[in-house]
Amino acid sequence: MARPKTPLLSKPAIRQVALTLIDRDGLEKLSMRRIAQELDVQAASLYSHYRTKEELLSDVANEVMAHVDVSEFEGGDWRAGLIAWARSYRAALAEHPNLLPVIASGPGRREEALRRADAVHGGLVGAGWPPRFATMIGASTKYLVVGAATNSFARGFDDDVRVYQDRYPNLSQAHRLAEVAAEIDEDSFELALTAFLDGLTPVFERVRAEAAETTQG
Amino acid sequence: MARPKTPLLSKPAIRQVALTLIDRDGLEKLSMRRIAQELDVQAASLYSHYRTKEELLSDVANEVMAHVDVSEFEGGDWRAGLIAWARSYRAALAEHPNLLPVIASGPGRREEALRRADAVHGGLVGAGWPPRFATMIGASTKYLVVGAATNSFARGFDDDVRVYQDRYPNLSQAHRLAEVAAEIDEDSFELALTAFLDGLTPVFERVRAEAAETTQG
DNA sequence: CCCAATAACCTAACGCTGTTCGGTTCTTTG
DNA sequence: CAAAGAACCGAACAGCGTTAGGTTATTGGG
Repeated sequence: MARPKTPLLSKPAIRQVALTLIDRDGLEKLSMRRIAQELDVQAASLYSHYRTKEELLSDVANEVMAHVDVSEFEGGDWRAGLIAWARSYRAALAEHPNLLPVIASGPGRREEALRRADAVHGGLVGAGWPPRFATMIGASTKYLVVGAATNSFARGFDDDVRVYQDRYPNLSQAHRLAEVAAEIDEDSFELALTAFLDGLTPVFERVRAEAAETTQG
Repeated sequence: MARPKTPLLSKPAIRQVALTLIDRDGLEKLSMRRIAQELDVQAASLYSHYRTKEELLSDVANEVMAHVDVSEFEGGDWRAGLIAWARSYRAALAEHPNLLPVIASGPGRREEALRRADAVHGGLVGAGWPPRFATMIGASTKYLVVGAATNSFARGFDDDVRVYQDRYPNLSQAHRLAEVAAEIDEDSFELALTAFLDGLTPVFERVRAEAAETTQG
């Protein structure tokens, strides 16, 4: 076969198959040849649409990250903004856990990632945080989300059985382990996020007071 | 050559070369053939000592993690224990940033990882936290450390230039960017850790009060 | 309207990877 | 002193990402 009458491939189609295979079989099993096979095509043909595998994965990651919500900052409530951002961020990672290494290893399409970072930063500054605190708080929140996702989704559940023993000392049915683990991960994340934000509140008042003092003095 | 009079290889020697190459050239460039070459040996010979590359990497990761300090919990001060643990954990990751994906993707040798997890958990319980809170706090702290390491070390510095602009608006020398980024990462991590622990303090008091009430009522 | 350029597929191959096989020689054990 | 096993070797396997060069269908310009 040479050039077909109607194209067999397209960037979105390739992305979709790639993501499906990643979700189903894991990132390690993904290869250009397997993607091609799924599309009834030869591996080399994919390179008419994506220059490298890395570029493809980066695009896939970016597509997943598009669901992250930074709109809540618009209300001026930095706490609500951070919570909505962190939860939607975590949810996006949870939906495609096998993709996590790709997402964690750098922003895919620079533009949109930076646009989101700007929204977070701008929201925090708009709510009254000094710019350098906005930077640190944005980074810190990301730490929590990515760290939580890494520990929760990136490895098998049956690893840390003993860690769950204290909470469910009589847990014997192995088939319930996954949901228990998920519940603990969820609770841990929420505890961490809440404690972090609670710890931030007095800092906010202090820096605001300092800023006011500097302005009038 | 067949079997040499004195062995050319040993597990520690292989580990050491592997770690050196990872530090120098990155995880992606590491191959069994390259390790072998560095040891003046054929790749197949490595398999007399390590059954798979994965097993080798797991061992290397475990060796690095051995420097993490959980001894500070012994004093009964959960805050001091967590801080020492988190900082030494982060320092271990910072010393071998290229190894991070290996460490993040699951405990290497199960035994020692679990021993450390137990020390943290036991320290928290010993200081007065209910077991299920100990589990969540241990997990949360790990989130922070791993998340911070992932964002800080796992990618190039020149990525997020714009994020640093607010802090150093006149920063023009590109060669200073690395140290500036490192400083911001450090500060963000410390802010996150402090805020998290501060937010935890009232929780501790509340939980303790509830426990006392339950005991006497 | 046709011709050139380009796009989208193909087959074949390159150099790399982790790993296995079977062979050889040295050391250790009984 | 023989048998067992350990530690190396060379060669090979299947699979990987990617490239080169070929073929055909579509498209844009004179």
